[in-house]
Amino acid sequence: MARGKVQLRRIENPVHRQVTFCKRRAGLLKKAKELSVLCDAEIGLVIFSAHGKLYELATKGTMQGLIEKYLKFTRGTQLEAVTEARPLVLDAKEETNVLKQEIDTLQKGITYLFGGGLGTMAMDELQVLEKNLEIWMYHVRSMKEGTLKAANKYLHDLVLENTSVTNFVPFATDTSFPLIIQDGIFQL
Amino acid sequence: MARGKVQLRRIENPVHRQVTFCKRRAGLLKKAKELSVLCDAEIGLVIFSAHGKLYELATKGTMQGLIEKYLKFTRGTQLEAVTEARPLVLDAKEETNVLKQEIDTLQKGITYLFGGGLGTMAMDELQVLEKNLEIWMYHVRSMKEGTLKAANKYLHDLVLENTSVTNFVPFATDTSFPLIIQDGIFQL
DNA sequence: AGCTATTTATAAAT
DNA sequence: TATTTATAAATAGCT
Repeated sequence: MARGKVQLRRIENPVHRQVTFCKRRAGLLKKAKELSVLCDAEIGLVIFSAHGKLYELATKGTMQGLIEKYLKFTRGTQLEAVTEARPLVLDAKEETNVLKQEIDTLQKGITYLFGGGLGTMAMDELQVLEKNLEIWMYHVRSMKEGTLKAANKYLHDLVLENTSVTNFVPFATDTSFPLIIQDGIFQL
Repeated sequence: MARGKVQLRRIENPVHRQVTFCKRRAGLLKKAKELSVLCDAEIGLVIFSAHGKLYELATKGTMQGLIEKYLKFTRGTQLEAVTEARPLVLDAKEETNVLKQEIDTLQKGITYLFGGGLGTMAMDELQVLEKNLEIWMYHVRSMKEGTLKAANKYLHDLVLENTSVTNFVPFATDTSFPLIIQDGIFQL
């Protein structure tokens, strides 16, 4: 970048290496912050120096939170050796992570729907939305009327049979209630 | 860095923001790799786009491995009053606990609707749920009629006030908008 | 730690 | 979306 083209290989001179590490580390952290701010991205950056010293950056929330999000996001996609090796998270924790993700999606949906900045929804989208709301309301009213007690008991038993974490993912199942707005919907 | 000085704030134009995100993301990943090679550092970089898409880099080993290393490194270094018997994974921060509490209400409603009255949803909770649905439907219909642009702005502001995850409690308040739509619906 | 000369990165335009 | 270009930034080698 200056007074000499960089060679993409380990800098042998320890002094040079240390100096470059300091400078470029600062630059990298700065770039990460900028990207996060400019483009509204959530970024986590972890740097272990050759001697094991830790430098880190989490642009939103905490690194712990970001790690949780990452693990949740990648679970099932990657080899789950690590995940399985440990006692995993508690059910409640797992549920929380799932819900966190869902809430995230929900918020995007809301922002999309009511954020004037993103333009207007197409009429067909509104139609679908309205229909879903009607379905929801129907079921809620049904519950209020206590007309689904029998069905509920049946389902209740089903649920008890499938209470393990891996199975308890109502959002991922193909059920009859409108619960999730897919990411794609909010793509610009 | 060209033809215009950069302003350190979110790029409002969605197109510009997307383009910048792609370019800078590539640049950031490149810089991270270079730093790792030049200075023999171990680097982990996680980027979640505004739409939740994940981009990642782990310069040595896997991200999982790096996460483990990070958690080991930071354990005990941070104020973790709760050194519970949860190996490695995610301490329960207060923020998470608060979130969980609030989301539990949501989960309760969803679980009830899906699984059939595992817990019990009190009548007053159903009332709140129904009222929220009515609010949603009202606004959706308003949007269809195109008569409430002003209302949308008002709602937008409301949403902004509830943008933080911890504050968003659709089923626990009257001012939020409980909307989650299931996958398949949009595929009909 | 500062200081340039250069190399890179990249915003805007195409 | 990819390429080009004019500029802003980053930074390698010095001090």
